[in-house]
Amino acid sequence: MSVRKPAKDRKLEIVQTALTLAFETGPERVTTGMIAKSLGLTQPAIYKHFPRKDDLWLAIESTLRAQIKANILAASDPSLTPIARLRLLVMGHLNLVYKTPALPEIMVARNPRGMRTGIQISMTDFFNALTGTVEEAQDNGFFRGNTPAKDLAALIFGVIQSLVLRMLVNRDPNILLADGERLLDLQLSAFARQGDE
Amino acid sequence: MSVRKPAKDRKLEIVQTALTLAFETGPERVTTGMIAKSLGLTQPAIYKHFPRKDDLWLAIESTLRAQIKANILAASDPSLTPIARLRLLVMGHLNLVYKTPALPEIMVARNPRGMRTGIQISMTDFFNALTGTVEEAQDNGFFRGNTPAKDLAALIFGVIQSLVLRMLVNRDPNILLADGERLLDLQLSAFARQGDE
DNA sequence: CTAACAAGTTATAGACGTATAACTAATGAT
DNA sequence: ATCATTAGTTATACGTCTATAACTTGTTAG
Repeated sequence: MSVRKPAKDRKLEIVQTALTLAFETGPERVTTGMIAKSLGLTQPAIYKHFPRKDDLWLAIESTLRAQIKANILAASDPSLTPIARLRLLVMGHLNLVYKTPALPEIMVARNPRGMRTGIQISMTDFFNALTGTVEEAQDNGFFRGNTPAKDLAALIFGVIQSLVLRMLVNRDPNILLADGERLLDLQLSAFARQGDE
Repeated sequence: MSVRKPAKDRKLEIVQTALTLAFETGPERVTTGMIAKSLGLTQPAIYKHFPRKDDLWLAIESTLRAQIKANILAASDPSLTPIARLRLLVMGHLNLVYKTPALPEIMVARNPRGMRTGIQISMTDFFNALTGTVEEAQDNGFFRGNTPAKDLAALIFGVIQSLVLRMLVNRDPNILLADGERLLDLQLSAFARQGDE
């Protein structure tokens, strides 16, 4: 028998391992056997902590949703300028994906019965926060033109998605942070009032 | 027994059905049984046309790669302005995703052994074509500033990815065409030399 | 110290998916 | 008209994954 650990710790380990494997092989391919093996346990051991595999995915989901929510909250500090909050929102999310590169794939994954996952709801929340913050920035006269806030938000969101796809293709989360800030600044300055570069 | 068809037609049907199912339930979840059922056939019938399931995915892959390539080619017509070609490239790709909404998920999917699919290579080609066309547009003085072409291409690519994610979340390919042109114009005008709005 | 509980084990049932073998009937070439 | 080929069938083997049952041993409360 391997090292015995308290359920609380082990549950966290299982979630973490599942996330790591999800990035490596794709969320759908992660089996209870793989997780167990990574942890030096036998496959049924997982079921001591999550009675059904779906429960594990629910735990993962709520972990990720909490992090997305925390990022939105951190970027809603009213003492900051709208632009500073926009930056926090985007960079915070990129950091989240950097730490949990399986997130994008889990987001678009279907649960065992092919249904939409709750993470998609959190992403809608994120997008709404982005749109709201863009609106405030517009009210503060930061952006030129009178582009709909939703469209501007969509383009800023595109900065994230562009990087995420590149990350998924070359399997390297580092580009998220390396290029993220530069591209975000570029996108923001393109719409900034005074901004010529 | 159901209607008997020539292999050539049936193969196309199988590929098409697999693509439809891939969008509905996710590429990984598509089974030979599901495809057969959709076509009113029995499961082993699929194997008369594709000796292994992997062969079916290879066929799908080469179909999609051909379409991506065709779009790149269509947008390389030297008689057009760089900006017109940029538009063709982006809108052509959005049209492709509109017609085959399973494409984005297939693109980031792993094949049975967890390897990178050839579609990702085609997407790199697409990105390179985008970057090259942006460079030409810069040489023609269309864009202001001296932003690296790759960064500009990344932001334009973001327009696509932003829409694709929204499509994946609300399962509605219509937004690709409905919002695509507007967002692309917005993005291009934000970097256009004279452009204020 | 001991009993109850918790975290692990081995063994295995059952569902599902890929793939093959052996058979059957429609189609097309001679 | 005949016959080989081809597109389909039924039946089934095999592998993999989820899940459960029954047993074992480490941990902790009293």
